[in-house]
This record gives sequence, structure tokens and C-alpha cells, in this order.
Amino acid sequence: MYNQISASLNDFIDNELSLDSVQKKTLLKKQKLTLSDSLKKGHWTSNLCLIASNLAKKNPQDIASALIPVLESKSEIAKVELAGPGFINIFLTREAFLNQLDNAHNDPSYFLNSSNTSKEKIQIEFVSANPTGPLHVGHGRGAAYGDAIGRILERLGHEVSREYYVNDAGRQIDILACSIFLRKFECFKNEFPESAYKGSYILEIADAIELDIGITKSEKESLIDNLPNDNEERIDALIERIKINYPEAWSTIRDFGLSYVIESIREDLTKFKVIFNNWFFESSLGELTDKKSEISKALAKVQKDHAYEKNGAIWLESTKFGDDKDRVIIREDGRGTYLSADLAYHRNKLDRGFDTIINVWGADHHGYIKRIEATIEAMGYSKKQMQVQLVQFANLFENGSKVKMSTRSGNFYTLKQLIDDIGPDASRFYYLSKQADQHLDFDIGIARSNSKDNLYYYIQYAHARISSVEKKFLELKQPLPKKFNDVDFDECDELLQMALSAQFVIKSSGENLQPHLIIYYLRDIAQNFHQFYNNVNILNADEKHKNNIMRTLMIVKSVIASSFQLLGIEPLENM
RNA sequence: GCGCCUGUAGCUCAGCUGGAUAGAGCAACGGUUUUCUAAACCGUGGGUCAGGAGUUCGAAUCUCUUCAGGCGCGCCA
Repeated sequence: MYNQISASLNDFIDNELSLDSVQKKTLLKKQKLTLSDSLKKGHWTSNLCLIASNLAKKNPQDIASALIPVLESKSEIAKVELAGPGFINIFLTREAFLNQLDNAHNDPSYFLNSSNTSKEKIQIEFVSANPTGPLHVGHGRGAAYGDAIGRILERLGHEVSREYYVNDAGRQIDILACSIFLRKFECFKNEFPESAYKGSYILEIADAIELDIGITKSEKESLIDNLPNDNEERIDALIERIKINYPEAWSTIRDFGLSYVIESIREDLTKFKVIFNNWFFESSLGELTDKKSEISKALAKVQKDHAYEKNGAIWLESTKFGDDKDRVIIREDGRGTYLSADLAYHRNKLDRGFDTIINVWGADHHGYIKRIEATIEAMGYSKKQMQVQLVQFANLFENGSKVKMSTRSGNFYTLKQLIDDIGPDASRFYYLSKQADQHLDFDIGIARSNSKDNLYYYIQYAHARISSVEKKFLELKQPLPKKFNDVDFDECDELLQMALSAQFVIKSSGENLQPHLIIYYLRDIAQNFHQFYNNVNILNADEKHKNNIMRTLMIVKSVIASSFQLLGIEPLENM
């Protein structure tokens, strides 16, 4: 129906309005055919006359009086009204209204076909937390978000690949290995070093490694003797000493610790129903010392035209591409920077043939966007191919007070705890309940409660209620209806109109990468249903109407279920 | 100082690619169950959409500006 009306409107623009091609283009772009937000305004609404009146310098009324007869000549359209400042409200015939519902129910992309958005290959990189410890509740938000936009984009017909970038090279991992080593062989005096990882998982890993290097008491003492006072310098010195004195134990512990942590992250994400297509290891980019490695090749590419030497380091002229200042890509001591690895990683991603790559980053990285864009341009790619989506941290509350989180001390609320506590589905729901790039206050108390302020259950309850009615209906030995059979019965229209809008909500949430729009839609349709349920005695309704009512409920149920699934949430049959 | 984000009902927030009277939940008060799940529904009160200016037929939405709050600006990752 949407397509038919659109076609008529486009015809009208082409033939009936004396506009030049530029004006036509703006008109086509600005005019919108939308589902009316209230049935008083018909089923469909167009603002065409309002926009056109500006361009053609005519009254909206005059344009409407030419347009209305064209639309009314269609057999599916019952009447067309001019309303408000110049909107066109289109009322369909009963048959046409109900028909589009059957069509949309059978084809989840019924209204989406018209859009000529091409099918794209999209890569989403998200979570990508350093593998130095378990995921915490902050990471959970990025995980829920990245996965949800993946599901939504897939639904819109795109091909999506989910990727986790594993920073398995560099200092952080050395600190991890060092922390495990110190715990394993109990090489510390009274206090564990401030800059080491102190979480209990370090002890777990230390216990799990089977390794005995026969280290003596005096060796331990000399290892921790005369260390620098500064916390950061101290940990670096420890790392150096261990590497030199116990090279084999070091690499055993490093490898074991790393894969242990990565495996536990993977398990947590699996519980959270987030499955990656690819785990990309920073180490696979190779070493800077190896001229044939990917990282060397990528750096060579930008060094050729866009880099210079200063103070012993190699700098990328990122200011040429819009960055605030130039950036070091090779340090004075010859090691690469974080940016150099990221540069090579992005080159690798772009060369894999994705139309779009989406990076989901913590909001504290927003200063990094210009830098990486500049890097991409310096390598000769277009920054338009990359999109960065920022995810703000989530503050966790319990009974109104903030749950304390301190990563260094290792004393923090993990994602696993959250999932065990309120389940993956309620967690995902609340993570997605607000626009991703804004602060989120997440109250575990509410998420866990059965009270009426738990929006998650409010929506699930609508789904469960329909399931229950459906079961009762089947017990009456009546088959579930396959179509509407009472054309004149209109008590379900409001619910049905709302069900229709699902496809538009999904489209918009995909285009804007905003899953929270689906949450608010779900709330609205659930509310509409609960009202309906209270007003209509479904199973005792007139036999003539019961069929239509059940058909309506089936459609609403399927809309709720499929919307939930786009968020990675399983709809409940019973509560 | 520079950059990004935010400011909508008492509280938590929707709405922001301009559209018809600015919405919801919570909180407050008052109602609804011999009937399909009351984790529900109905009603009442509550707003200078931070302030100001501009663009427009039309602004919570776009532009500029002021104020208030948050975050980011390493040869860290």
C-alpha cells in the first residue's frame, strides 16, 4: 500500500506540478508519506502539499485540490482529507487496510522493499576490551549495543560481520603476565604492587598454571629489591627483570594468562548471546622489526608521503587530514605506538572489502576519532567508509546508591555477575533502553523487581498474556485464523495501525544505529495491548468478531517477538 | 584554552534527517477483579522544552550566542 501511494504521489510530482528538476529533487527528498499517528488522521499522511506549496509558490489548498481526486480514484482509497496547515490524510478502504496487515505479517520487510537502499557488507567492531581481566558492566553496554545494531542491520538486508579486536601485544599484557608471576611465586613483600592487577582472577590463573621454576627465597628477594619508587616505573622494572631472568616461565605464563582471560571473556559473551564472527589479534599484524609484516607495510605506506622525523621519533602529519596535532607513530626507542597498530588494523579491515566499518568505542575515546580518520585518509582511503559509534559508561545503581567500581583494585562488578543476577535478557534490555552515546543509570534493583516500574516485564507481560489467550483459544478447538474475515469490525484498528509501524521503527533504528527506538516502540505497543485487553473480553466476544481479534493478537504478538529478537531478547510465553 | 556531549513535568527519560493540541513511566491523590494472567487498566493535578536572538508558512527539533553540568585533549592503551 505504501508503495502504491508513493507511486501516485511521485507521478503527481512529475506530471502535475510545474517544477524544474532541482525543485522536484528537493520535493522528493523532503516529502514524507507516514503512517498517521492517530486514526482520526486517516491511515497514511503526506506533507507533500506543504512542501510543494513553497516550491511552486502556490497555496497548499490549491495543490491539494488537484491531488485529492487523483488519490481518490484509486480503488483502495476510501477518502482523502486536507487537514491542519496542509496535510493530506488518506483513509483506506477496510479491505485495503486489513490487506496490508496480512501482507506485512507474512513479509517482515513489506514496507522496506520500496527503499532502494542497497545491500551492504558491514563490519561492526565492538567490545574489544583489553584481555587483562574479566569484562565489567561497562563493557556489557558496548556488547549489547554492537550486537543489537548487528541484528537490526541484518534484518534490513545487510551482511554483517562482528569482530573483536584483541590487544594482545603491548604493555598491558606484560602487566598481566607480571601480576600472575608475582602471585604464582609469591614475589612481593607486604603489599602487592599498586600498578599490578589485583583482581581475584589473577590468583585463579596463578593456581591454574602448572609450573615450577624452583625459585629460591633469595632470588625472590633480589627480584623485588631496589625497585623504583614510582608505581609505573616499578612495574616496568619488574617486568624487565622477570623477562631477563626467567624467559621461559615468562612466556609460558604470558601465553597461558592471555588465553585464559580471552577464553573467559568469550564465555561471558556467549552467555550474553553475543557471538563474534572474528577475533582479530593485534599480534597478527606482526613486528615492526620485520619489514614484511603488515604493520611495517602499513607504516611504510604513510611514511612515504605523510611523515617526518622529529626528536628521534617518526611523526604522522595527521594535521594535513584534519587532526589537531601531528602524532607519533614510531617512538624514539623504535617501538610502535598504539596508533601505529591501529593504523595497520584499519588498513587490514578496509582491504577486506567492507562497504562500511563501524567502530563501537567507549565514549572516553572520542578524542581519538579525528586521529584515526586522519590516519585513514593518509593511507588513501575515505574516512566516510568508517563510522564511529560512541558508547557512554553505564553507572550501576542498587537501591538508589551507586555500585562502586574500581578497576585497578580488581574490585568491580563484572558482566558475568550481572548476567547471573538478572539474566542476559533483562540486562540487554536496560543497556539498550537509552541512546548509546549518553550516560545510563542502570538500577539493578528495578531490573530485578517484579514491580510495576520494571519496564522489561511490562512488555514481556503483554507477550505472555497473548500467548496465554492463544492457548485458551486453541483449547476451544478453534484453529488460529489465517486472515481477517469480518471486514467491517474496526475495534482492533488502533492496535493494528501500531503493529504496522514496527517496520518503520526498525528501519529508522537501523539507519540511525539506535536500538533504543525499538524499546520505546515496544513500550507503546505493549501499553496499547494492555488497554485493549482490559476493554475487550476476547474469548467471550461475539463469534463473528473473535476471529478478527485473534488475528490481531497474533500479529501484535509476532511484532513484539520479532522486535525483542532484534535486541537479542527472548520473548516469554509464560510469566 | 580547544574539541565533543548534555540541559524537556518533582524524579528518570522519549520525541531532535523541522510539521497538526509537547509524550511516557515513577512519585502524589482517587477508582477498577463472580469474567481470558491486577507484573494490568482508568481518572486527577503537574511544562516560559535552560535563557536570548535568527532562519521558516511552521522550531523542543536547524543556526548563532549566553549560562549550567559532564567528558576528552600523552612518544598510555
